[in-house]
Amino acid sequence: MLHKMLEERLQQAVASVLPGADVRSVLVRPCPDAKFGDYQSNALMALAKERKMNPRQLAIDVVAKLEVGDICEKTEIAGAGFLNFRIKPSAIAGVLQGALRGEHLFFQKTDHPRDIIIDFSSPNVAKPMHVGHIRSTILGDSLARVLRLLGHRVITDNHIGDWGTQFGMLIFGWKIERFFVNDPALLPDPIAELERVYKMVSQACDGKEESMTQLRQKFSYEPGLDLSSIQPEEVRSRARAELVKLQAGDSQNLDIWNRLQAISKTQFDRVYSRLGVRFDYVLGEGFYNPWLKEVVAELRDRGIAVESEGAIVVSSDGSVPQQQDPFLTQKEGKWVSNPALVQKSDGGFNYATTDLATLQFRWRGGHWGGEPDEIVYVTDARQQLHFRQVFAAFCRWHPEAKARLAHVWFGSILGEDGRPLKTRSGETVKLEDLLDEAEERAFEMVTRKIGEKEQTMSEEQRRDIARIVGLGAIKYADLSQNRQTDYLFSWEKMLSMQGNTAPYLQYAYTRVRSIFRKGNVEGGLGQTGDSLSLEASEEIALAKQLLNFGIVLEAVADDYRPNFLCAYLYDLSGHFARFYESCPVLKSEGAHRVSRLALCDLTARVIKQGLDALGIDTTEQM
RNA sequence: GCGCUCGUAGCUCAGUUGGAUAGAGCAACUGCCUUCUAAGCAGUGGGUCGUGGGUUCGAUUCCCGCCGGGCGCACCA
Repeated sequence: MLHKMLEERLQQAVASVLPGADVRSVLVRPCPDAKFGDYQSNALMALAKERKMNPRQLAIDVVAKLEVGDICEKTEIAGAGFLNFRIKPSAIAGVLQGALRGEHLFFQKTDHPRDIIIDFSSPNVAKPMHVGHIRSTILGDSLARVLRLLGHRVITDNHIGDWGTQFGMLIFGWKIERFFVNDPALLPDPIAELERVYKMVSQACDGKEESMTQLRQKFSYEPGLDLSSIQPEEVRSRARAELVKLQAGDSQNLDIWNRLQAISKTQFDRVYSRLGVRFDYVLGEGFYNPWLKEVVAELRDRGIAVESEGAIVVSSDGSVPQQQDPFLTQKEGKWVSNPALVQKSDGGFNYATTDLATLQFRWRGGHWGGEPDEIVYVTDARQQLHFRQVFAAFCRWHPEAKARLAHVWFGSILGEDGRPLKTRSGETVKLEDLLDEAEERAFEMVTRKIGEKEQTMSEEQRRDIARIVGLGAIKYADLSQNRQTDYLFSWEKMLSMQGNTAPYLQYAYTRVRSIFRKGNVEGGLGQTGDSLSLEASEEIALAKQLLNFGIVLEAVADDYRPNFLCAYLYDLSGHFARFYESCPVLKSEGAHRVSRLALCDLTARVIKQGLDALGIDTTEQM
């Protein structure tokens, strides 16, 4: 908040010293080390460099024009031309009082709200959600929350995998299993049953003997189909035939397809409800099916897509340097085409086609009637080339599109062995099992800690805390790391009370709340009108940290990196812990007590708001 | 082969337009509970930021070469 004012005034001062300079690059940032001051700007050095000026002289000239006496002490010029600002305690108290009056919580809503579509999670129908979906889901949800908090209009859209070749196999499997609506075989765990059937058919397609044997004992659902002697090749063609029928609108296959959707929706709803994730739209790949033919036709008409080896492909138009061209690759020293397929040689479409149709739908305002300012895709790193190709093809197709297209990618989740996370038996880890285990481990920990403190708490209460702590731990472990690095999954680390973890932050929150409970002083703080007295270094450091909440939220929004917010909240909690050690709250009196209660209140509010922006709950007691 | 990406303390990771003496947690060691939750705090030790060049007043950050890991590269999504 204060840094914005400093920044504006500094920009004015620079503009008057260097008319015509682009002052947007003149930024004010928190100091890396408190000994230099509270905020700094190193932009003058860059400006001086561009103009071959003496940076210190420029700094002296700018400071002479700078009027910030109401906010900070004398501006210092250090080193090669750093400007260091030290905020006056009175200015800090002023901002804190604004927050106590409910005018703000150390951030401002944006002056330029953007319409932003965020595409994330994207699980597959008829399959269990697994650990591979967690990063996209959690990251996307958090980004949506942060952007909304800053006043942007966000549409979340879950682009589920409800279409494609696997449905041919699923429908074939459904038929030979003679499933019907509310089939008992599907009741206890329908997703697991569908997964079994899918595996059986897909492995039979690959010629696996065991699966072939199983399959040969199933029901031949139509004349001319003799399962007892069926060969892998026929399984493949049968599955393909079922897919073609589905795509042609066959009513029985559509019926089965709808049934698969319904079964999956139950699972998705269950998982998202546990995670506290909400979507404005769930428009699966199938939704875009009616447009695919037209997409390819248009691309061909405009010469963007051409036939190659029986397929329809988009390849390079030579508009960018070869090295940067997503449609080129080098083989044996020569640049060769590396096209994106939009139609297979058998006439089927693939995911580039669907993504282009989806992009067009979103760009044309299918969700709310207007062109969005930004469309964000949250997927894993492996899809980088795909999205570069899709974005490039789209820009050629609709050059007039202004929406910013962003691929927010993230690394893999690895097990403790450094290999992609798997269960002991080598299976992918199911998301629901992961959440169960998090809650179970958190429950054991809560129970143990409560026991150590010789306190009592009902099981229901402990379960409730464990749910909040366990899910928070999983989410926070993911969000607190730079999304682009692969991340090593460790129960021990994420549930640890030490370090940058959810339980540490949640615990810090309960310590604040406990003061208010003990002191019975809830509410009414904002109305006292008393001036705040910030004297102890721990009080001042905590207050200054509160001031920077907004800077961090904006950084998260600009770079799509929730880990900045995690680092900030960890720092804040550390400042609070130090304050808590050395500044008794309830035992202090007068202005000290008022000020300290105010710091506690604001700290709690920022932690709660910050965790909420990460999709993490807090609890009053731990 | 080409492309993307990573390489920072023993381990797991941060590192905000290039900026000041590269940070945190774990692990090791030392203190602090008649005091608002010690699930905490304070402190000590630990680094050729893979490597070699270049640009710069200044490089973990930008550029180039090399070494090592991960991933991707035509009909799966």
